[in-house]
Amino acid sequence: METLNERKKQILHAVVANHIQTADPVGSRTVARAYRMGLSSATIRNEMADLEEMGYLEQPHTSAGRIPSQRGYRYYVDHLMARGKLGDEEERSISRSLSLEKMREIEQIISNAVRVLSSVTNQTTLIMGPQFQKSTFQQMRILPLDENRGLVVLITESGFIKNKVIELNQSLSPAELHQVVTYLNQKLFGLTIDQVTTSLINELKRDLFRRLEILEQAFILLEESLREEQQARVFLGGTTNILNQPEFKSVEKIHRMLSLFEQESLLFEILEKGLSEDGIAVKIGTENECKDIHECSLITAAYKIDDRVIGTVGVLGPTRMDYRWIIAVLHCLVDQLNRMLSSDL
Amino acid sequence: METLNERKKQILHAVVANHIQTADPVGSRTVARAYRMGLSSATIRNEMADLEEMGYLEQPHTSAGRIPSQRGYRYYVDHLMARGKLGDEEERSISRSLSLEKMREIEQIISNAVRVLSSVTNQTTLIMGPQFQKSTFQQMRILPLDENRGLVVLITESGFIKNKVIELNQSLSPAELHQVVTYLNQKLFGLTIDQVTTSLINELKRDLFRRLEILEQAFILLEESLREEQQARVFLGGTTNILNQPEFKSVEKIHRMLSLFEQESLLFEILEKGLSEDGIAVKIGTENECKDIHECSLITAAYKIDDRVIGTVGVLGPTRMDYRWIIAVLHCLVDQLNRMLSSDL
DNA sequence: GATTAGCACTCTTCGCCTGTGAGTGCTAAC
DNA sequence: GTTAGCACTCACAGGCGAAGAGTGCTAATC
Repeated sequence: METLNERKKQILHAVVANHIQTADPVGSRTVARAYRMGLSSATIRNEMADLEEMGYLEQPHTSAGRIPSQRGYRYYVDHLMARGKLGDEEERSISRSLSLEKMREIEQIISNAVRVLSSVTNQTTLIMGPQFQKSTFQQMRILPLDENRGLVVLITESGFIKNKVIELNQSLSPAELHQVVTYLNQKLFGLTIDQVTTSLINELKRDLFRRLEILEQAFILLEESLREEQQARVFLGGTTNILNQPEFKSVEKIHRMLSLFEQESLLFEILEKGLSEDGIAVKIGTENECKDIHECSLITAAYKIDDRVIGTVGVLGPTRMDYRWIIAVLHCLVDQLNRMLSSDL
Repeated sequence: METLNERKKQILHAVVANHIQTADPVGSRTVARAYRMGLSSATIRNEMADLEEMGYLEQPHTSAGRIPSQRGYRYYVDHLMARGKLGDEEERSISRSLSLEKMREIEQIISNAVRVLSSVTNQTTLIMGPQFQKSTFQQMRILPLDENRGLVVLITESGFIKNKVIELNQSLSPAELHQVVTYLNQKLFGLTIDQVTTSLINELKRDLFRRLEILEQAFILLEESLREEQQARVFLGGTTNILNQPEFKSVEKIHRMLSLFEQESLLFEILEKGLSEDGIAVKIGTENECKDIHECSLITAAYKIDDRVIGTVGVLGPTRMDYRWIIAVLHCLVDQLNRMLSSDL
């Protein structure tokens, strides 16, 4: 990628900024006027022709202005964009909407966050719910409900609670049950759920068989509790916001997007990419692997509980989106989220 | 409402049936052809003019065919429509998709049902999740987690389980805690959650204060557990299906509908109406109280656990919808649902 | 050599018009 | 009571032209 001279940078910046605001192709005249840099439109025109040749801009049709290409946006995000700053009111509004929910369950915090984020950004937002798998086992309990049913409760350090009603083998006495549970708690404590693999379970099983020989059921339940919810829920907000974007005015496009939104597993895959990277990631257009969002950009940020990344929050919009602003909002939100989740328990 | 003679009934029926299929206004010629009853189009034309005057049909514009009015649909549903019957394959496909999920949690059954229903009917479907409030209290447990936190578990007869982490007053000894819980279980057993009102709680509180005087916390948690989730979740499926309906081809209409879908509380209100009536209810156009769906019809059916109505399932579509068919599908689905929910636990 | 003014050219968008086809309402005949 | 026939209405699609925005190119200017 050849480097751009200062003037080209300025012009590219101007085109991107203007197009983000207006959604229209921006002409040389507009650039010359609005960002007066002592040049005539003709000069700008020449520069813009250069930029187009280099692949940073493109023309919808011959006699229209230019719009940034995907590459143009990428350059903007990487080199041109200043770091955005949130207004005080906005920051306060975010933290207010979240902290109202202070004492609630983790799921409620998340689903609230997704709502706040979508209403602030006016985009579609998605949050990958906390990854049960990533958090560490704390304890497991079995509550007998009646003669042949019991409630398994699985608790992780970060406060997740999973429960499940299971059939209890009636040949299992309460004392035996208690013994098994105690043993399991000892063995599993401190492992992440990911680490509780089937092979580990089998190992434990062998181990226990030597002492108690009627535990098949108890293990089945453990395996089941773990297998279940392999994949976290995805929370989705502001789906209708894309309808406000002029780039989605056609019914088929809307249809394609909304169909995507109905497929939780796809959304999960999309967000999962952001799990690995700490900090904020920007995927523009075809940089996204999922081809349904090749006309969109996705900005994701990871959030944590106690320095352990457990989920991602993302904003999805047209490639023409206000990267600067949205990144700032995401920063703010994730900060708050991290604080809340860590302090809350 | 004056009664229609046989011929008018036939014609109205023909118009409704044809329009449901094609979505186009249907002309006299079409009726004469397709439903040959030995009459010419001119005669049909006269009859249709009559029907229009009586308010059963209407004309989009002067030189178009007729479409059924809301009143026309109502008459069709009440008097003309034969009872639909599902094909074997369809019935089997529904029961297959549901029974795969046999052993899962109740929420999963429901969310699966909503998916099946929307894919079979090609409409938007919504299910009011099981009403926690309507089911009867079975037992309550408190699991101490560590020094100052505990897990409250609330179990109802129909198998709902709610849990919540609470702060435990450290001045409460395990023995005392156990005593309180036992007492509460005794008192609350067999009541529906609805019946556990604040006043009842206060009464119990007074009662207990005489014996143990440090229970404030324990009660707060009980109240909280109950207050929470005042309103059941609404499960939504096939939201994109309305995009296939020609009556929703304009972006604003889509927008309005989708915005509605994002407001769970509104959906809840809409569905709640169907809770009272056993069996299947059809609301056409403005018969719906919610004005956002004045252009739609809603067919709802109640589902039960052990003969107690606990939720509603609904199909929402344009007023031009295949009432006959959808009612048949709903019948089938609700039957299955009832069976599953009752046998499952 | 870089910049600018000027101008012809291109392409979209919008409104207008017109022809076409479907379907009606009415009248008169059966 | 029913039907045939005909004039009339209206939505819809395609074609046309004017307006407007913006470009590319060339020649003049700094």
